[in-house]
Amino acid sequence: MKTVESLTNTLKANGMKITPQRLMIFRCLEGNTSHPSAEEIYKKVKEVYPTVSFTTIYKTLETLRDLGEIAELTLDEERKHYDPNTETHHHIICSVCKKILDIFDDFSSLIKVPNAVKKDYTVDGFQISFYGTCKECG
Amino acid sequence: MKTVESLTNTLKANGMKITPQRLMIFRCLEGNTSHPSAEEIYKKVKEVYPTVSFTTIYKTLETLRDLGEIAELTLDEERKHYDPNTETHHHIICSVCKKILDIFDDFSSLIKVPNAVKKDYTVDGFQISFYGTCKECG
DNA sequence: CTGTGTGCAAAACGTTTGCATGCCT
DNA sequence: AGGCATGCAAACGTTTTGCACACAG
Repeated sequence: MKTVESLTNTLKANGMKITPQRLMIFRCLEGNTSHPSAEEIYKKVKEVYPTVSFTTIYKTLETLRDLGEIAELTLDEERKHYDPNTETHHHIICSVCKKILDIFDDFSSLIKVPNAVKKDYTVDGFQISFYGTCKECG
Repeated sequence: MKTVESLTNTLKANGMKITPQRLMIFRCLEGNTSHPSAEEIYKKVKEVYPTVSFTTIYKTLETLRDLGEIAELTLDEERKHYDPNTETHHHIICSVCKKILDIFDDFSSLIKVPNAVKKDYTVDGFQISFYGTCKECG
């Protein structure tokens, strides 16, 4: 799990600085399974640092993503979502409210990469997107 | 397979009109397995109808998507891609050049929807996104 | 002190919309 | 003739960038 401490250490180890804004972003991410968007993180940080800018949020998320500390999810075509859990796992997104739920079942032994694909691509992994509607929306 | 003819018939059956621009879009889509973006279709149509607008491309793609004639793919976070094959299938996208390859293997018997998911969502299906790098980029 | 981070404003990007005109049926 | 389609320009929401200033190390 990505903790405030581990994120801090990783940034320091890469010659980057720890600012109050960044610490607050780390706190928003720690143990967060709600797959927040940049705006959701912005709002949270803004509660404590009212002058924080989107620039800072986006730059920090980009930094964390480039360091492999968070995953950038493309399940919602409207906006990107961020996930501090970078272990392989799967998701289901509600087609109405866009709520994303984690699925930790391991399907790796069941899914064989077809040979036709191996011929043209080097496959690093796969991700299953289930789709449907959550009980609140359905 | 979605042919120019079947697309034409579907639109007519829904009280919609067949214009030269639309016919050209249909021709771009027929048998197309390259998962074109709106811009790629725009460029193709523009070769023949230089005054065509993005509005027309987007509106027509939206119409076809709403009629279930094409699928809108979200695999590339930069832009949407369109697929005239609306049968269930899977994809691999090259993380460098974004080239998308179809995978027609049927994994449906292997993938069971976890009960924890069934509790909160009505699941309509799933889609596997393989990721990696194509031989040209790797 | 040095250089990385911040925040404002503006730009960029893909996409959507309002509206007057065009043209398919 | 009627109504859907077109195309221009402008708006949109998200994300990125240029730049001057601030501050962590």
